Amino acid sequence: MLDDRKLAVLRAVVEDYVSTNEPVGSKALADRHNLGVSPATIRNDMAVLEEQGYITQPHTSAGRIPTDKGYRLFVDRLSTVKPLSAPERRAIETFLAGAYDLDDVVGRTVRLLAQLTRQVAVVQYPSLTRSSVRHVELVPVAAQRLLLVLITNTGRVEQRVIETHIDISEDSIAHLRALLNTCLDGCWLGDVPTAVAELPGQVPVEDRSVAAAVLSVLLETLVEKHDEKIVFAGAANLAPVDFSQGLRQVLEALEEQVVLMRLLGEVGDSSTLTVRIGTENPHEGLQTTSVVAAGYGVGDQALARLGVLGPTRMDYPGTMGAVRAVARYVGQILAES
Amino acid sequence: MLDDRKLAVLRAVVEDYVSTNEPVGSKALADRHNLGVSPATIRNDMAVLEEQGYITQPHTSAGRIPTDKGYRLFVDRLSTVKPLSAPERRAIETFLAGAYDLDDVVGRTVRLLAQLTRQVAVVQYPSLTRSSVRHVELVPVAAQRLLLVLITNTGRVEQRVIETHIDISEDSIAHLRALLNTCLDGCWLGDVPTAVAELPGQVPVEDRSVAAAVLSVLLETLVEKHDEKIVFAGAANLAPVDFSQGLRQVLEALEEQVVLMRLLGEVGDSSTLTVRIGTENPHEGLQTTSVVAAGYGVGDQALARLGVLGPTRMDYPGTMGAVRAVARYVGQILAES
DNA sequence: CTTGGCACTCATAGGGAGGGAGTGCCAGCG
DNA sequence: CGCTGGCACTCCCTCCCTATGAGTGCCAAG
Repeated sequence: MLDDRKLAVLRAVVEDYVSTNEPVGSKALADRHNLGVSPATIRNDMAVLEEQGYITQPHTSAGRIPTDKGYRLFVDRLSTVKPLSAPERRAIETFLAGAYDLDDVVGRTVRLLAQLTRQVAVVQYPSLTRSSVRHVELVPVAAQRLLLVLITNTGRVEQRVIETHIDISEDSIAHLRALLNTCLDGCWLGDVPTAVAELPGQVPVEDRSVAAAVLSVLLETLVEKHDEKIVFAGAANLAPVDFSQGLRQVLEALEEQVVLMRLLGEVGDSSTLTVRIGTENPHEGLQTTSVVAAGYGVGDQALARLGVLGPTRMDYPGTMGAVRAVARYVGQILAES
Repeated sequence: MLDDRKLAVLRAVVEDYVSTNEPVGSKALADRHNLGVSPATIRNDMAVLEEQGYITQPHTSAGRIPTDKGYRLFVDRLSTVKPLSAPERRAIETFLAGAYDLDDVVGRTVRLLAQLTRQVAVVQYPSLTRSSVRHVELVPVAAQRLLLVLITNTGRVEQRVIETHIDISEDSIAHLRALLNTCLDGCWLGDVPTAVAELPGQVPVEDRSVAAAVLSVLLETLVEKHDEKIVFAGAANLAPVDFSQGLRQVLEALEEQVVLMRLLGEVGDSSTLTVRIGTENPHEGLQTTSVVAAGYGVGDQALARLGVLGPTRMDYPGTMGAVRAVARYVGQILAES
């Protein structure tokens, strides 16, 4: 159905169009890629490719540009992920190594990825539910106020103020703190609700109201933070691109956490690279953009996802290489900290 | 030099140009504003205004548009801050009241401001150095690791991991924690360095290396976080505007923390509204934009700044009203929490 | 199956011509 | 002395037209 030469033609069309941003004609192809055949032959092949929906022409007398289906075939079968150069890898490593807390890691990552790919980078904070408890702390901050601090194995720290409504002794707090830690240490965050179910029974009667308040805030925190935080960078890279759908829609989408979530895909998704091209994209305003995403995490455990958003006309092999590399390095950094 | 009618003409030019985005001519002015004089008279006034540099014409046979100097005069003498409507005020209040931690307050504020003004909103996190210590906590998280948590009166929580390199007993930690809190409670963050200077002397000899590590991390945190975090929202509102300098430069500027800092101005600046118009702006890429900013804080104490960035052709009275109102409400929210 | 030739299509750029908005100037009037 | 109406002038903008040229599809020959 599509012989090798036709595939080669498609690859050439994609590559040329990506690099020039102009419809590519048969003559240009024959000149720049030594396909060993004449423009006329290429024209015939292109006619077939167009008939099958892999390429299209913007106007009757223009060259061809790939369709979403064409890009899809290119990504699946005609290209290989392009590894980063050694200097690039070193740059990533040193840049990320300087980070000193989770915010900083994420912030550096997203800026790095934007700069590497010259597109918009999107990074999701490591999921709370997929982390485990490293430590829980209870701190009295005022007469009837406690601060609950929750530290996860990914370095994430959540804190919330608790109104106890009654005075509470240092000893009670210490006891409660000890209970919480023995009960929750190393506990999967998703399992916290069941783990603490037994806890109130082990608390002296006079402290039970406080314990209840603490637990309710703790559970609340887990639920609230379930909608994961996502940040992006590199919006300026969108400016030179001409989106037929309008820049505005893309910028709007970027500021919607929910949209970004869906964009990156589920954390459970294949931890390797995911590419979503044009109309494959769930969001309406982003049907002329593509997303290259990957999961990252500590070891094999995917904690969250990160990726890049750009025009469908993007350098897929290069972008995929950058995303994959950055995802790996972030995983390493998180594992170390 | 400029009589009342000429000022009225300038005001009318600014208002019409802001609302229509088209150069405004003498006839249109005479029609829409009842100035009580004929177009010919207005033409004479406009000629004077142009000579003095308050307005200019893009082409010979076009209407006039205000210059930066014209906007400046408008803002300083010809307009009054437009208060928000009651529904708007209520909306702000309820929207901000739902916030449950500092991140959330800032996040909501910036989105709110962007939506109210239909422009780009910029909010600086409450300054660390201008806050005071509410509580310091030391938590053992592993064999030779402590977590330092610093809580400020503005609800900001900073945490850092400390490598002690030697084992340390619970008692020592408790002692150190108590020392830190008595020494620093309510202490102005800027004064922390001097306040802790005496501290090592009060620590048992065997704990001094740990104490030193803790203090160095504490001071480091204060220094590092001195470059305040700034967030923005509403970039999508830039899309429909045509910046002569190019959208790209504006977007780039928005992603540079340092630029945003300078944009908002020094926290010490007048806590009331600051307006910077066009070329008054320090940053090169933003010479066709204006910034309306204000300080906000708890009580009279300005903690940080927030503001709005838009084209010089913006609705100054409305924007100023929105910025002022939001700044006040955020101050209230922070004071309560 | 490939190739060169050829007619055809159509987007794009360049060049006037006409219309119109707005101005500056001037003479007259209160 | 300031305001007003009239009038000529200046350009910008739009529309239309044409020329150009890239690229295609088709066809007949190798």
